[in-house]
Amino acid sequence: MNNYDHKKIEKKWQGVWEKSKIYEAKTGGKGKTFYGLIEFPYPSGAGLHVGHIRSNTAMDIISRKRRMEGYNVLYPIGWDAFGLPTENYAIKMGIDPAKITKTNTDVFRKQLKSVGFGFDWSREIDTTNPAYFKWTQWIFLQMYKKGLAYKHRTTINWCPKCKIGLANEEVVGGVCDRCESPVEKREKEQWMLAITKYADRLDKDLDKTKYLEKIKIQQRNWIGKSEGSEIEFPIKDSLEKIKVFTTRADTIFGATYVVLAPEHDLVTKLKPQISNSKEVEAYIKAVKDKTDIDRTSDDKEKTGVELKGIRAINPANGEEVSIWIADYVLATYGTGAIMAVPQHDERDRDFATKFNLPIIDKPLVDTKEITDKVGGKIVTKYKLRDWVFSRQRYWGEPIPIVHCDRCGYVPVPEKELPILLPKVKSYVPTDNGESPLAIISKWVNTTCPKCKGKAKRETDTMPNWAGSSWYFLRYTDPKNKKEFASKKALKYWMKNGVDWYNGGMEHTTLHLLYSRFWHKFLYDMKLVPTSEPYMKRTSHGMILAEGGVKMSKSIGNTVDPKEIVALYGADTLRIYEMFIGPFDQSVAWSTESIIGSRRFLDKIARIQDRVKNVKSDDVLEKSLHKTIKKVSEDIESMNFNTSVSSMMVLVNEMEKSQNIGIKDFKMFLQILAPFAPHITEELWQKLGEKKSIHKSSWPKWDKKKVVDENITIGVQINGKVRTEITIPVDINEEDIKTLVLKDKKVSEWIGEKPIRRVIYIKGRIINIVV
RNA sequence: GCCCGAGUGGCGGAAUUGGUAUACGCGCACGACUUAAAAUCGUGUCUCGUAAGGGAUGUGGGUUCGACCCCCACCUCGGGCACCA
Repeated sequence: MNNYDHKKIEKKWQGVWEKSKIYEAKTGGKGKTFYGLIEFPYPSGAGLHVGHIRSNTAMDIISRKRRMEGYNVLYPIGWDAFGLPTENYAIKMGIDPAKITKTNTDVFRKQLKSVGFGFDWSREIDTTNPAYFKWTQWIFLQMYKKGLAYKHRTTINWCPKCKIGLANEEVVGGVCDRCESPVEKREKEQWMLAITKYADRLDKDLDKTKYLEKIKIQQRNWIGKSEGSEIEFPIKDSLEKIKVFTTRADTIFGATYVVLAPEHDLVTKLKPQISNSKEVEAYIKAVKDKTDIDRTSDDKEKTGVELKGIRAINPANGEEVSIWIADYVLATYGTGAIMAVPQHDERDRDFATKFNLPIIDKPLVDTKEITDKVGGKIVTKYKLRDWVFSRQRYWGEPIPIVHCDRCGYVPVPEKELPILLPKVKSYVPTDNGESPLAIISKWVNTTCPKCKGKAKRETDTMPNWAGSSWYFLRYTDPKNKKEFASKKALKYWMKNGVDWYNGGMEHTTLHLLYSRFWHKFLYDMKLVPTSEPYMKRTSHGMILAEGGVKMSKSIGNTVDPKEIVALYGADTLRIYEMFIGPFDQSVAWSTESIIGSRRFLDKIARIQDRVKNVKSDDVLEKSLHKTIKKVSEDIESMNFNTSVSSMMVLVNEMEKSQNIGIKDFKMFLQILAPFAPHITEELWQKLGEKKSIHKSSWPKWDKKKVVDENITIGVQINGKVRTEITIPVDINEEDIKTLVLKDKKVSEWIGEKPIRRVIYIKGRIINIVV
């Protein structure tokens, strides 16, 4: 079935490339640089997924093209290895997560190498390696020192069945991701990172980047910037005031009541004046106990209680309005209080209707003027909230903080980093929702770095987003022991940040935002050269199983890349995954169709035998230059599917050609090389080349050869194509008109009818209106 | 509900962004080579029609000499957010 021995060829060249280190990036030099980045994989036990290959091949193609264009290219790889599946597997099997990680990364490395990616393996990093996470901890300490890391009592998600605290990303639709029991709330002290302090810059600086528009939009929606007014509603017979936030100050004359979030501070303060405080307290407690499922349940019927005995005053007209608490007002957004305008707001209207509150229609006023008049001010608010940074888990970076009864929280001195994970017998979290580290008293008990008294280590660990928030910096200088990366290396590779970063849309609001935040912090510390980490960000679509459903182990519809590589070869797999469909869209896998990509490569290997030291047929030469142009442009816009198809067209043409010149065939091999690195290298060197094709120069298309002298265009009568005509490309409008009107078919169609108009679009179409 | 995408043959998809709709690939059918099979090559393959010709890009309307592409209304699917005032 196969014409060339892919097993032999691919193994051979992978060995040669590794020995000659052609993909290793040297820091320094005068030439231009290119830093291409893919999201480093999580080395799961399932092994490499065909989706990894799709995104890795795309950036591999871009990196290889850049190298051939004369750039010094950095295309690194590593492992985002802290994470829950590893920990859960460790719990189940009682194996050290570090051992599992080692096994898994070994498998991943081998698999990635078998596909022939041009990664610089000498820069491989692993977030679970102490030499790496030392710097993750170090960056955390710098944030702590600048007041960006703080401890805060907040509610966490608690799974009553697994008896563990869950991370937000482990809660899917209000239930535990592992056992599907409804998640409850528990209060706990948590480490937080003040990402909201950067909200404005995270929004604004998107303008500096070349991210795909949809990525910018999604980030902006998540940050949720909105301008509005803060206005105070005085409480009657009290010195207290209720500060509300509204984007519709212009509707203030329609405000007929005020609502506080149940958790609002004022509720406690005003307690002595509230006549129904028992009812109020019962409501607050009920809200607190509500699970996420209850709060977001389908009917979303509004609930709330009036604070009887107190009234607020609408500052716009001096009228008294009632005060309520209701859980449809969120404590964490705005001021935690709103003025309700049932006439203009659907939620307020629902509430007002249910509790018989007045709904009045008043004329609108100017927002700015009224805000001024009532003594309010225009403010900007964000939906973004601070980042809950602690996890009650074993398999993460220990947070380098010590708690001392006398000194409070004390950062671990930098020279004591890294704080290593102790060996434990069980990785199961404890009953009270604390990390398994909490029961290792030998590790927990320590001395306070400040007063040398007794102290305890922080037992929470960092989320898996920590290590990935700065890994791209480490690649520039992965073995540095003194700094997370030298300024020289950072400046050399990241003059504009990472030049091109491709990844999944699912990381747009978490990883992408988190790493931008860390980077901005490091920029403020003058430790990195740019305020934005990534210049360009693009995204790939998912590969679905046959039939368009998700690939999953439990359904048993996964595809193992290993088998495809064994059967058809890595080059075929790469070509197939690029040809499968538009890169940014989800596509369904089809094992049946792979053969087409293999046939394409077989054809090329066969054509090689017919290549001679002659001048190619003119038509073929033209097609070649058109294809060089098309492929060169398509790679830049990530239209890999059409570049493959245009090369297929060219190869089909070669088959029919009499003369295929060696020079032209080599140029074709060069543009195919990034897609199919093994077979092109084999054929290239068979043609007498001694240097690797991947170190050769990207071919240039000849401008004269991409235009035809004669072209065939359609001839329309009244907008319908009736025939076609072949004309010289530079024919003038008058000549083509007379030529067309002389045409037999055309005159038949026109008959006696008078010609009203003739429209000629150069090189495209001619339309005769009768 | 809001914000992004997408809807084209039996299937994956292409269309120079307003100019010959269905490139390329899979599949299927027939033929060549072969004792035979595989591989390979050739021909055909949106639809109705013997043909001339007509009809088709989710649906209905509009703009235009001309619409898969632009505008309006709607339907379906995928992704994100979701009581954010």
